[in-house]
Amino acid sequence: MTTVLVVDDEPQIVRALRINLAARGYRVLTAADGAGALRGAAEGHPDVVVLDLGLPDMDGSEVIAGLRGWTTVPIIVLSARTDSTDKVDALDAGADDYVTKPFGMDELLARLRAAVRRASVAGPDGEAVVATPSFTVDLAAKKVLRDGAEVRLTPTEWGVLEVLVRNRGRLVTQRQLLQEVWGPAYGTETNYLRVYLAQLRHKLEAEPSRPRYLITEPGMGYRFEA
Amino acid sequence: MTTVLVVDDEPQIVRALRINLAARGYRVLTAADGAGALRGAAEGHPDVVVLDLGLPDMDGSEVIAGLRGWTTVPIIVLSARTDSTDKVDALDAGADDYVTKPFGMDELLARLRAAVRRASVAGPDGEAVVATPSFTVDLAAKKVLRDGAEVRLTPTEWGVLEVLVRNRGRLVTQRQLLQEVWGPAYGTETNYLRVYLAQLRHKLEAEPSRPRYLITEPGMGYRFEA
DNA sequence: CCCGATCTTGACGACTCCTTGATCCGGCCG
DNA sequence: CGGCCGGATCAAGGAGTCGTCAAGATCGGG
Repeated sequence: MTTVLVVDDEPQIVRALRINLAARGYRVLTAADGAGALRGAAEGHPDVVVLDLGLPDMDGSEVIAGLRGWTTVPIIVLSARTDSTDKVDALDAGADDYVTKPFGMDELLARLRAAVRRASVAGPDGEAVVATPSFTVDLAAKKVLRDGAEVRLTPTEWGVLEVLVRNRGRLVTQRQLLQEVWGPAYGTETNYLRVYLAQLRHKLEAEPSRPRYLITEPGMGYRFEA
Repeated sequence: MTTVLVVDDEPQIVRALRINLAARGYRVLTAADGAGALRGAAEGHPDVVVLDLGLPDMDGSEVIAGLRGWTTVPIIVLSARTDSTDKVDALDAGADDYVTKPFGMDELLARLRAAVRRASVAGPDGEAVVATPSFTVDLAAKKVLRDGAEVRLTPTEWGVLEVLVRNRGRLVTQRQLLQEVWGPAYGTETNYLRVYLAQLRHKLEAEPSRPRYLITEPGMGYRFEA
């Protein structure tokens, strides 16, 4: 779930944002001043910060600087000041976007989505590593490690393993596996699966003939058990 | 040097941007329509795109979609439309920011700096220099050192190496490599990759026929191992 | 207009990978 | 007890991919 930290000293703005964000499935944290913003960011690990510049205790750029000292979380600045120099200062201080009040909720939400999307694409947020006591699978790097050493997989081997790992814990039918790896025209060539599951077990399992992770469900399909 | 692609069909806007950007040390490319924008992005490898939505030949969101199909370069939309739904559409289509005309040059430049900063910081590390026992790659300076001496790379060689180094440790598919270096129209010309990887290995690897850093993953792609 | 640098294209052997068939194993049911 | 079925294992042929070399094509600068 995406977490948003809303920082504003006007209760009605906080309230409106909280309602709109919560209704769209975001987790919402709030703070009413700069000190609370820094504390909330440190403790709540938000995915994006919506920051009003007119806070009672600190200057807006101070808050931005305080955040930027240790995090690259996207910051969307809200401000009543339409002056160009204010925008420039905030953006150069490290803000990601600047929206002037009064603002349209639709637009703010769209800018928020854009900021979150950007951060998730760029950052290592898609930390897609699945580990077992015997080996680890890194879905993003397309790498498999066993005893610290890299295991070489052929494209088809990787395709089979990837589908199973993405559906870890669940049963994957033979048909589904064939269609996702070999294409929609396949569905009955179960002998392919036997060959490739055997190869994967040889490369990954401690006892290939007694698999602990790449399990056969007779007559149904296969399952990756973590 | 940072490269900006400016897309607008109004010559005076293009001119104003070109002057202001060039004066601040940016390299400026221009295009007057959507087709030119896609071509310019593929050939010029800009670090950021400034895109007017009211182009004569294509809808704005089409241009955004055309870019987003193969690149994550930041896109700043310029538009005369102040309507909220336009902003939402553009941002959700994949734009990074939305500025309404008439705009302040200071503000646009600040937003541009913010977009570029984000993209470069959000990179795999933020570390612009990647070193191996055999050679050193400086992504910011676009230079490669080996035994203290600079290695001369052709533009295409550098393009390939840059993509691999930016994704160090991760596997880069041949399709991704082709599209990022040669443009979105390419994707199957794997012979190019064979030639350029061989050239890079000759220039950088101690034993070109036994690469330690520029690794081939048969059937899948290539990987830079640090 | 020529020249050098760079990019594209083609061809070849070496190697890897996919597919396929044969064989073996274990459980199930008649 | 014996046949049968789905799965596991093994080996080998052919298709496809990769590394390499070299020759054309293209481009930009002098």
